[in-house]
Amino acid sequence: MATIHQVAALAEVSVATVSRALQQPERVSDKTRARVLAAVKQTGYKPNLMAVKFRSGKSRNLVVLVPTVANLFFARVITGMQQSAHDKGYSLLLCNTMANEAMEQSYARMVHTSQADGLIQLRAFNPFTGLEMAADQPLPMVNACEVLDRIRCPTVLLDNKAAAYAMTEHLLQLGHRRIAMIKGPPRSPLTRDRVAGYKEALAEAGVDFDESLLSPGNFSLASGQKAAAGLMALPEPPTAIFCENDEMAIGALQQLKQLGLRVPQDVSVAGFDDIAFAAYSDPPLTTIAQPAEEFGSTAVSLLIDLIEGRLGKAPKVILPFDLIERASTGPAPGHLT
Amino acid sequence: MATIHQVAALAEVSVATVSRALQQPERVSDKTRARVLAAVKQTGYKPNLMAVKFRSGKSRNLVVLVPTVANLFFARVITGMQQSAHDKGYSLLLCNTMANEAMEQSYARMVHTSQADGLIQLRAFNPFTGLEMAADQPLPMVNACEVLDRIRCPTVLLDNKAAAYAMTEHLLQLGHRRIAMIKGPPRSPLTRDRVAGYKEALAEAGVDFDESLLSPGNFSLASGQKAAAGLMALPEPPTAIFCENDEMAIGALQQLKQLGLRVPQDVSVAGFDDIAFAAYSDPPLTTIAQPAEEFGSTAVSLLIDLIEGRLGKAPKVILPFDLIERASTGPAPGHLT
DNA sequence: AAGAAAAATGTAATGGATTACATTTTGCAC
DNA sequence: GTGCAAAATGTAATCCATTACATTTTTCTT
Repeated sequence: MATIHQVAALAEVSVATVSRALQQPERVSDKTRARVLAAVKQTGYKPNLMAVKFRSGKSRNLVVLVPTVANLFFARVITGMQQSAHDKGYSLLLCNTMANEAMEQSYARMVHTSQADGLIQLRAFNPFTGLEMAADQPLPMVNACEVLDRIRCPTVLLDNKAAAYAMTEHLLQLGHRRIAMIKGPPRSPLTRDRVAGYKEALAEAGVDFDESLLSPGNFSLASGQKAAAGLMALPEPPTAIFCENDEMAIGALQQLKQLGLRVPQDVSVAGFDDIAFAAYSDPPLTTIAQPAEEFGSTAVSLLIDLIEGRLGKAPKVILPFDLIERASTGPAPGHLT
Repeated sequence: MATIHQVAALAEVSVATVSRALQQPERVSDKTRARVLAAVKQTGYKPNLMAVKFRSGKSRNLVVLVPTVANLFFARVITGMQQSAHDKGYSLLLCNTMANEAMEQSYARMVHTSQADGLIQLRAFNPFTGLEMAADQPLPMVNACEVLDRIRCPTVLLDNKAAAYAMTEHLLQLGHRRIAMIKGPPRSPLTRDRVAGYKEALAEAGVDFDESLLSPGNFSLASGQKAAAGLMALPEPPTAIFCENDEMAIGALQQLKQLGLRVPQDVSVAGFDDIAFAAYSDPPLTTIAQPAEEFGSTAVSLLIDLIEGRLGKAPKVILPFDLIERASTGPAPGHLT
């Protein structure tokens, strides 16, 4: 690999001149610039960006911690991140963490070792815990999608409570009174907020909350299927199932079909996220659309602003949701609309 | 950020001793090592890996070019890559290329500028084209999944022809004679190989090839739906549709349902990839399972071997497939098994 | 206890680009 | 043509860790 010294030697100028000819062309005479460019071409010189980054102390790399890439919602978030990062001259170091804290911490260390300038975490866990830090410094981190209140850093999130409230209300208006919820992991803030919205809507409609209608899941197809089986085996089964993501809703759909139940005539099903498959399930899924790509691009923008010192107090960005009505929700059995 | 000099000063030793105390502890006396470690702890010293990488000339970063992360097959491939790379001390720089050549070339440049040691391309395009290179040097690149014959580099692929042959044979054995194929992009080697396998199976069974049964798609749900509509509108519609991926198959399923056709009684549908949703469609999809994670981990292993000089001639790894029979394929109408 | 070998530690070069500061060249006014 | 300001270019320090080579200290042998 050619270095700047070889270019300088060939062009018969100093390395400083070569550097200037490339970085600030106007600071160099036309004649010299031409000589330098010719030498660059002849040697095939490409600046060693590792050296540049090392010297500048800026890596222009961002670590991204994703619980699972194999989740279409996150896949869209990553797409948004990539776009935004590329536009701003940053690269993404991706880590598929499988929600493994050790793995997350291992990647967070890249920030301390100057391999990355900042980190985006899509899960409610502070990957810097344990890595003793200058406690006064703000963490070079953005928390998006699933947000941990405790971390003091910029966040990007949906008003999950309001979204769950909206969906529950939609089901209530269709006459449903026994509305089940297939939740995410119990300790997730996502679950907490959505359950809160669900409860609030029930309360306002004067419907008693029934703990047995809350079934745990883990966002996978299989967990949705299993949870649906459990719910329909209740002495008084629900007439509607609100799932915390579309995968679980699609799992539930299959279970209902196996039980010989029709959706939405016998049971309504709703999802969350509006992944591409939601429109192609049978029946197509009523769901909450999230601006996934925007989550990604916003998180990246915030992080870069933070890193480059353009951010004051840690902002909290709330993105809008949209209730998409499709065919999987309908009037409760026996309910006249 | 503390540097090795501050640690050295605090421990009252030279920087060389600090470096050795950390890298080769046995080369330093117990007493000194203890002093150094105490100083490291007190200062919170973390080596600047950017400096290490710069000096060593190895970035330990790998660029990964993915057409779309929002494709569950690729998501699984990435998962495999991440695992393998992390195990070997490498990091992944992810680029969601949207099959945009300029974007691919822009990321390929990271290899030339020493920001990455190598690159994995999941598409049939050489991202180094145009970036004039030392022509004698082997490209530090691995081509996986969709492989371009022209590139002389290690490859990881499925025997797509054999897989398509197997699926076509499966359909033929069920008595189907008019078997349609929803293809990928026309110029893709994937498409070429799978069509070849399809044709070969037909030929061996003595079934005439009918060009009109080949419908183009782009691997999306929508394209599968559209293609299915076109196929069923033929004067002599197919009794089976073999789709080049599961997304298109699921799109086709929806279209058939809208047309009032039953699967598999009226039309059989088969997919390719065995994504998680394949088992949850209605009916569950017969498909070709690919070891997606293994594609990723193998590609990473090969690339690292290549980079570290442990590879002789560019190997060509062929991974096995598996035909998964589910409920979406059945006997052709009127056929007695 | 002297001397040699081994162990421990230190000094300084190295990697490649940028840039503060120093020096030379050019351009222009009078 | 002299003198001065501006432009162009050069010299060398810098970023941080590693490591070849040099030097000092310790250990062991006889």
